[in-house]
Amino acid sequence: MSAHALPYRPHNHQACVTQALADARSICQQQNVRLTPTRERVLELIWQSHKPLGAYDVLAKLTSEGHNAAPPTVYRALDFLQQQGLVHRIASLNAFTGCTHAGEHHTGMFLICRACGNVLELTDASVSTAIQNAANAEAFRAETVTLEVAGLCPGCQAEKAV
Amino acid sequence: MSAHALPYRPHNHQACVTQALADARSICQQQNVRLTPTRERVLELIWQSHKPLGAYDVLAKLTSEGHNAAPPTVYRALDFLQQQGLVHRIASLNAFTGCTHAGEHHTGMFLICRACGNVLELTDASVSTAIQNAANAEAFRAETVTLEVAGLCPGCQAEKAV
DNA sequence: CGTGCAAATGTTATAATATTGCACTTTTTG
DNA sequence: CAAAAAGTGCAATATTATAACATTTGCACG
Ligand SMILES: [Zn+2]
Ligand SMILES: [Zn+2]
Ligand SMILES: [Zn+2]
Ligand SMILES: [Zn+2]
Repeated sequence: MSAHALPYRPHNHQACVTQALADARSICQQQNVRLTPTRERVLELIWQSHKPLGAYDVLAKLTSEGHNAAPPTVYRALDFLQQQGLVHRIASLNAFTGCTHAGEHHTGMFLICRACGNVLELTDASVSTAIQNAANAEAFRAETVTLEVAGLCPGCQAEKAV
Repeated sequence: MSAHALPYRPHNHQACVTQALADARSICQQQNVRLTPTRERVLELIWQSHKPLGAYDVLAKLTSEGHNAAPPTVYRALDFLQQQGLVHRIASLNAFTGCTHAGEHHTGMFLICRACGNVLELTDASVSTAIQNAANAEAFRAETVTLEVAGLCPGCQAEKAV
């Protein structure tokens, strides 16, 4: 059901967006929450961007298409989308990105290219396990994990080599 | 040489601070960089707090003790301290905490209690390895890792149970 | 149907976090 | 000492996020 983005490969991105929106509608229906036009449009804008979008980037796009929006409009939509697991906030960028594992219970790990800005979301069991073990060893009850790795994606490594 | 804080146990914290400052002076001397009075005072303020301190918290303390400080004063000191590996920025809190492994080459993992606000910095080889492996599997060259785990520390779990 | 509640949105203002640019001072270096 | 580099003071501004309250919309219920 989920649209798993192919890492770093060119692809028909509009298909990703369409799939993500369809998934979102389905998830919201199941959860009996309302994916209102504003919320859906915000989700679409975030998905359309290949790079994480700041709240004010979203706001600017909404404004430019005639939507009478203010910061709370955007932040409320983003809060909703996060709660439904449809987008993630990247703390190290103050930006938001569409979840590529929506509907699956997961903790995301993000590979953020510092050159091109692209972000790849992963789920890796051995990482999750290691983190849980480390927390347990300190008797710490882990609830939410923020794991963001900055570096160079394959494409940008190649460019540097040239 | 480093002052490794005892996790979540009461301790003579002034000793931690003194040790951390001594370590910092030594590290800066080795690196041939200048731990100026402002920088040293900012580091001390951060260490004196048990919880991560926001830049404007630091600024307020400096101001209250007569230092003629503005935001750039603090951010510059913090940038310096981060570069020297003496403090870490906690992205999910927009706050700063003293590094308990200063001088050691390490990637920190932070256990952040959402109840009491305390932060414990860990280094865990199996976590680092798992993250590196996951990044390598995507041909991603990892450079900096942000790993912040929010949850409940042992003490606050106990309180909840009461 | 209405009527009434809860959820969602609009609107204004403001808070919190962070950076830019430029002048000035201190430290280092030759 | 003089020049260069590093650090600081200072004012303004940029960026990110929230508070507070009025208004509208969707929906359950009678
Ligand atoms: Zn996800
Ligand atoms: Zn890249
Ligand atoms: Zn550290
Ligand atoms: Zn606690």
